[in-house]
Amino acid sequence: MPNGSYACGIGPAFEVVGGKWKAVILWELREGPLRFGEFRRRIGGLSEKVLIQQLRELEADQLVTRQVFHQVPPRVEYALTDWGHALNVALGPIADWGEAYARATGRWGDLPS
Amino acid sequence: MPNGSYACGIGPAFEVVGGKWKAVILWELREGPLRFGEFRRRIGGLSEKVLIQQLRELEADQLVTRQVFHQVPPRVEYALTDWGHALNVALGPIADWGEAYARATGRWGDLPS
DNA sequence: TATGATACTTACCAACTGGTAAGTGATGGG
DNA sequence: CCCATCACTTACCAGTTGGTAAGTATCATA
Repeated sequence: MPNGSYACGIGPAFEVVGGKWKAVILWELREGPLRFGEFRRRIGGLSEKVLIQQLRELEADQLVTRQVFHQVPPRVEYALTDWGHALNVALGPIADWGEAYARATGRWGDLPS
Repeated sequence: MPNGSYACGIGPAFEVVGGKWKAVILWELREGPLRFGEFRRRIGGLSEKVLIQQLRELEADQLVTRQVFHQVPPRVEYALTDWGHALNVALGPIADWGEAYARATGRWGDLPS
């Protein structure tokens, strides 16, 4: 999604969390920091390459932070910034809508109750 | 964005309004129906081809309706369905966040005050 | 007869996105 | 000495998305 100017906040917002996975990744962080491997286990169908790409972009957009613990095996934690947290709050209604819509249309398999 | 199953409502929601323009298009409908040409005038940088594609997909996903008035020159109005309206309500906080974020980062030119 | 308005429609193409599969480096444990 | 763990990293590729530019159909109006 190329940069441009927008008439409302929808454009910028979707520029930073648009795409297939970014909002899902962000959403997983709502209860605390996660490690790289934890994302992998929680989000099915998301490859390592794409995950790290999206995490790097979220970091560049200041929605998440990346903290390295110099251990072996390595430990890296990703957490929400204030912007990321605020965006997650704003994503709440979207998640609710999406869940209701998915159930009503039955188009995406069963969601966990 | 391929179909799959999701662990939360974020996935389905972004599957129907993800992409560069759909949320913007939907958002423009919040104050009432619009004609094809009105979208074009309101949303800069959006080509006719892409606009009609997105409108058709939004229609298929039951977020907007398309009403044809058989006149010459033709008149076609697009309006929100109930699902579309509910999604727009849920997009409100995202628009607010996006506006604040865009202003704070100054990355997308000036938004109208 | 020519023009303009409206809402598309088509052909073509470049860029971006997402995906698979395999490899890297450090080190502790068997 | 070999393997496992963890967090990447790289090469390669296919499919999707978005974009440009031109064309279509109808009929009122000049």
